[in-house]
Amino acid sequence: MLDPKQIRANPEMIAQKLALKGTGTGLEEFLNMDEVRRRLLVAVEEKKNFRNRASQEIGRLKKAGEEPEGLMAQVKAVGQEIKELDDQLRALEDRMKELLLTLPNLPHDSVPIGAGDEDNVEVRRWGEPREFDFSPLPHWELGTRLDILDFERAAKLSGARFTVYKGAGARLERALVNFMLDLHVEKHGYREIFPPFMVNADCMQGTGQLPKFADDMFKLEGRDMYLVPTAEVPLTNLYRDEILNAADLPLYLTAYTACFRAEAGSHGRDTRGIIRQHQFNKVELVKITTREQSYEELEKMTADAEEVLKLLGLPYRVVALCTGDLGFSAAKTYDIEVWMPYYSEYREISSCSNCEDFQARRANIRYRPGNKEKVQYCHTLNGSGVAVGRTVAAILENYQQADGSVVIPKVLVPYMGGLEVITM
RNA sequence: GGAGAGAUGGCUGAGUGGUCGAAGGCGCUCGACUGGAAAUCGAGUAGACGGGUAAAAACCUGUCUCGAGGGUUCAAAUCCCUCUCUCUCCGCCA
Repeated sequence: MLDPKQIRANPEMIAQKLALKGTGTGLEEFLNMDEVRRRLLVAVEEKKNFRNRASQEIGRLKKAGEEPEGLMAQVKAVGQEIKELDDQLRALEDRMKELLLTLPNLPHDSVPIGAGDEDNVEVRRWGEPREFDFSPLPHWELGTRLDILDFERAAKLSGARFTVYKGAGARLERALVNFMLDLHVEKHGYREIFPPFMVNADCMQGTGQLPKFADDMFKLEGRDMYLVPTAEVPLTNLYRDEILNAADLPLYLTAYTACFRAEAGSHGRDTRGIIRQHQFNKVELVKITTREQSYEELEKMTADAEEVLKLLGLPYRVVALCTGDLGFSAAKTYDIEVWMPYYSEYREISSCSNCEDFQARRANIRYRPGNKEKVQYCHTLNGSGVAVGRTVAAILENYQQADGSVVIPKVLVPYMGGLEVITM
């Protein structure tokens, strides 16, 4: 959520930045309503002031044994007027809030300007894509042949965009989760959290999924509950409506969760394989920081995610998303894209964002910079560290051999119970 | 699912209709004491939204907030209704 005071103070600047993100604004409407709101507020507060004073006066008079009937009738009448004005105000404030909740975050000044993903800027590359002396197969082909991925039976159970992992495939998924969590906990200093996979609508609004992106999520029928689309939601909302101690910041949190996405708009893209699923696993990184440290922490978080791929020996590049490609809540985002030999291109495997105070404002997450100092909104960051299913796909494609077997990356072998190659 | 109890500031905990944004304690800040510290003593210490007001800060001032929403009343933390959550007991269950 943007700061209403900021919108009022420099609407042109905000409109400009929103335009960079490719969204229409509705700012004029907001400003008009804000104007009316302040007028109403002054009027109703005056009446309330009268009522408060008169009520006290009545109390005094009654104690003195008088019956101030005239004054009581007067206050009662004012009470009616107050009720009407309050109703008007509430309706107006509801509409303003609704509007505010649909405005995306502003891009940070360091974000490259552009319209879509073709304008993203490559920041760095790591690793050399392997030269194959045979035609590399797609991961779904490899997985099916090795009988570790089963798409047909998944369709029988759940329909399209689900996968059954079997044998070494299931083990590989679990190994990756453990490997990633161990790395972030033991080496990068994150605290491991195991959150609920279902959360309420307040959480979804707090991190920005609601109200705009309700169609992308699975909602439980007849309940105010959603399946988490990412662990970012429960992790960030852990501290909703709290005032944190500055000394405790930054908080580093990591969690494995399954992630559930309806993604109504994505039909036709990545229909084969495990790149785009209704259910997938992810190890997520979340940081809650002060306003001063958030950009430094974004760089560190991105490096933490990159290290997963380095240790797995998977070539990748880091891309700075341009203004037009930024997500709703993000002020700045780095995508990490892993090399996929069959596609012969880099594909997103992690996305690390600084949301600044956008989510903190929605979720009301604050901190006290020092005793005596006023509370401030925290900055929140989130990043995949990293998407597990896509990592499986990347390992299958990058580590495949001419006979269709797949070598297990060295760091994973202990997690695979000593298994070094997946063969038929 | 059934029965009961509860939800108050950063934390704890009093408050059953009026001068209560809220006693006491803890914590924290400042001051005194001290060579310094501890202990002790004194003072201070919620948030949001407006107005004065202008870029901000400081200051003054108003309104709202005692789980959420509604109601009664001149006046609600306090009385009534609905909901949410927590705890205890019973049932069921991995």
